Amino acid sequence: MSTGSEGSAPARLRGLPSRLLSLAAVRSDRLVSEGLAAMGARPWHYAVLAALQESGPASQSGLSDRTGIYRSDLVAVINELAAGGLVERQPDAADRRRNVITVTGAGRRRLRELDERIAVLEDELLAPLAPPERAQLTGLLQRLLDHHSGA
Amino acid sequence: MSTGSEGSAPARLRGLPSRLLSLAAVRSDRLVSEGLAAMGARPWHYAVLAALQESGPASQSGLSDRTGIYRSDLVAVINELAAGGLVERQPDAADRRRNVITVTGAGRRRLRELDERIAVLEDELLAPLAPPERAQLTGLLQRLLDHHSGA
DNA sequence: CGTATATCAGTCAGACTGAAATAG
DNA sequence: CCTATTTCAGTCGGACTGATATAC
Repeated sequence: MSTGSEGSAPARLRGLPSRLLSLAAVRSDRLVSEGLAAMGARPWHYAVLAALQESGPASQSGLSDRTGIYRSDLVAVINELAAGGLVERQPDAADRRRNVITVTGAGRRRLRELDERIAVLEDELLAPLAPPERAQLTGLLQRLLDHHSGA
Repeated sequence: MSTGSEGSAPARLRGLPSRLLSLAAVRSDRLVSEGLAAMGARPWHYAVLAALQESGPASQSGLSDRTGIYRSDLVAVINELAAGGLVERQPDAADRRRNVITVTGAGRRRLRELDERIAVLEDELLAPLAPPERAQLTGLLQRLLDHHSGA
């Protein structure tokens, strides 16, 4: 773990939005990843548990759609969660190509813990910004995303 | 190239600043990388040429400091730029452990082209935002970075 | 001597591709 | 026969580590 603040970047790079975005995301990703790793979890775990909690049991391809995790990578994520007893993987009786993933009681408890941890981490991330500024930032980012994701 | 907009993420994830930041950065990085790749360049090329142009000839470790490129990865970047005749690598007479990297005339010309291309790409990135909003965004990102990089 | 520089080899996590096996 | 789902194997670029040769 080093990743040190460059010792004074070229002027051309200093204010570049794409660069600021990239650097901020690296910091942010690391903060969250490490914060969750300290509890033995990964960001994808949170995403999957949240999706299951909110929309109920789902196939892996359904989870892939809702979380953004690649179908192929989801296999390992579900394996990890299942190994911890947080979800269960059962063949779907109605369509035997599918697995139905369900969250367990332990998974729901875990999700609540992760909720709390995430809240703390997000607060730490946004620490230097006042509440209205935080809303501004997320609003602006959301608009960027909407623009670059839409049709 | 696929990376598709998730089809409705869980509510818990939807507004998460860390997630918005991460997703926006992915879009942004891709936009810039692909925009430069279309000219046969990579983001690191721009960073190195800019550093050389603005601060003059430098050792590789100096460049590493100013650009944030790892010492070990910089070797390949310089190789690429040298192969294109954009920079020259010469042993430093004063300290023979060092290489002095200098930008060539072609390198300066290339930098100007990249400057223009970058400007277009940044504009494309920020397209949905009005000028004052763009300033707001970069200001907020800068403050996040300052907070998480500083002491 | 200890330290800095450039280079190389290699790890590691993440995004992504392609092809299989199975089943609709 | 064509398509969808899961899984596996593997690629690819980026960040990062560790060791080495060389020179201060």
